[in-house]
Amino acid sequence: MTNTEIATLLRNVAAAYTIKDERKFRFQIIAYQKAADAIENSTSEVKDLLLENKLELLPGIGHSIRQHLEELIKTGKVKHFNWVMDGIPASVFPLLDVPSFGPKKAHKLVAEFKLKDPKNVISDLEKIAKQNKIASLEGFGAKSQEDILQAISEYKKGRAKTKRMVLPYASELAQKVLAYLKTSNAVIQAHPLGSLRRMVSTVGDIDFAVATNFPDEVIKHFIDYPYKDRVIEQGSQTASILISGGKQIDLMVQPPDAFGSLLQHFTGSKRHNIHLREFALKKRLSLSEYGIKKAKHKTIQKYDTEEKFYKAIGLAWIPPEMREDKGEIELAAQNKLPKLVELKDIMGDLHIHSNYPIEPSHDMGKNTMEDMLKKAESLGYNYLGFSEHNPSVSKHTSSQIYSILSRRKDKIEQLNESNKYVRVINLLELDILASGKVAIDEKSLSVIDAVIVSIHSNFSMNKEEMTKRVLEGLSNPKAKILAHPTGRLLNQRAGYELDFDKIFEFCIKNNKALEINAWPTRLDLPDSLVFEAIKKGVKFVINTDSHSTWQMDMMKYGVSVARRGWATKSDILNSLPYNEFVKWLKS
DNA sequence: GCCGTTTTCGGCCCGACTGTTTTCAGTCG
Repeated sequence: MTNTEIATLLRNVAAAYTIKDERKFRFQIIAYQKAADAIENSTSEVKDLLLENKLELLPGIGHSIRQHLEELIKTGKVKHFNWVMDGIPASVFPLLDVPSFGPKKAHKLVAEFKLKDPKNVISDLEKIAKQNKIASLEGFGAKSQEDILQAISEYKKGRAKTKRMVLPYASELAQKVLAYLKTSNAVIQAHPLGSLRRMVSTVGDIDFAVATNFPDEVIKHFIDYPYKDRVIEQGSQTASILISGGKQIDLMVQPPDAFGSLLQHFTGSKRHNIHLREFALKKRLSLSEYGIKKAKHKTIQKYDTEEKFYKAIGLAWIPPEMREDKGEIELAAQNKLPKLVELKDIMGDLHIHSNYPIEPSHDMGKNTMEDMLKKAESLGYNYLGFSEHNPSVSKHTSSQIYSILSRRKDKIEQLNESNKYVRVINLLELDILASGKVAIDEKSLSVIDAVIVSIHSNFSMNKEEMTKRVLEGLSNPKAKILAHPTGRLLNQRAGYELDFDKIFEFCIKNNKALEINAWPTRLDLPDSLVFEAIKKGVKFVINTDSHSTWQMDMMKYGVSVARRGWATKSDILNSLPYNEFVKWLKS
């Protein structure tokens, strides 16, 4: 069973508890949801964690749930879960994926109309709604029947599972909406928040906070957005619209003197906020988007900035990328937050594909080396590493490869003589073949300063084989960086499986670095693994993998991954000055 | 059911919005 499947199962147990007796099982419900979150966010498979006796290290997994999961892995079922779910038709659970359907509503409809087929329950319910049978039900009415049809129709179009947006796409969309929002005079300040502000690798909804003294006017302006499909809801503080493509935009407003608490609230994450509020409660403080209430006092203290809001709880301001409830609140309380790496710390980009005729087996760059260098200069870099793919092995003899790379070496030396500002480094992106061998021989490698190794073929090997393959490739003395370590492509394919404990250990021992590939559909190594690696002391290089000059601007997305992994400047090797970087490269 | 720099027992975030109600239940973030 995959982690996703286990998380779904735990959420279904929580739903079953909710149906049985929400009040009585209130805390079990929260516990199971929290456990589901933990497993979904885990970088290791439950099966492996059980074997290593580490499952209870996940936050929210204690003795009971660990035992249940052990039973699940061993026997494929859990007696206790069956007991909780006893009497609840299986057809309740698929309905939970439909927007606006929770456990109570799903169960009531399934029970009332005896919907027994989990596979067709959604279409069956749609038919019943169309036959006008729901409106007369107690607790329902004509409007809710209509809403159910709307929700099912949008679900079928894919709203619920619409692919999350990659960051630049979400960013661009947010900028369009932001520009529109600002056309209202009532808007004093407006910011995109939520997962976009935290720079999560993919974004679902887009959230906005607006500071205004005229909330009604701002809400009205927002729901009049010309590209909206429909208004989901609209109140005095918040509103939500759906725009074409099934994307949801949420808005919250506050007066300027309470804008700080709104920024904090709407940036999230949900888990960070819950933990923050629990932390504050111990100090007899109650937090909300309105501000802070002291125990026994009815008045709310307002905060116009986030810094003041966090300070009032006794905390240092926490960078949005860290707000994922991974221990940042405790560190902020001790004023021990790490100073995260910043874009301006980056001194060079080492994964650059020019159009130099290297005759590779994979894609070439579109611009000349000179163009790429000019771009590097404009970005203020001190060095740039060319790392085109190795010459195709099937189309060349090894002596042909040697002469191609020798000519390229001469070219790079010329560039270094003619270019004053940016030092050029002679690298290569080198395939690790299925056997673990690298694609070109030692003689050809002798004309290269160092190589970035990566996997571009035979993705379907199992975890053990793939780990062995990568470690063997990385063992080559010239290999210093492992590029896009998981091979994932967001919204397209999962990465191959690797034993990252082993990879991390190997890198530390042998002075190798992992890449954070900044290309927005890669963002690879993923932030959760960067977090684990940084804790252990693995070093990183942040690269754009650019095939055109404009792509070199994507560096900021790689930096955001590093920041989400709590990397400081000293964890990132390409923040080093040229001499020190090259010293590492050749070590 | 989980958890601990006030606790191994006694807590567990906080509020908005909608539809169906006549004070609230359900869902969402």
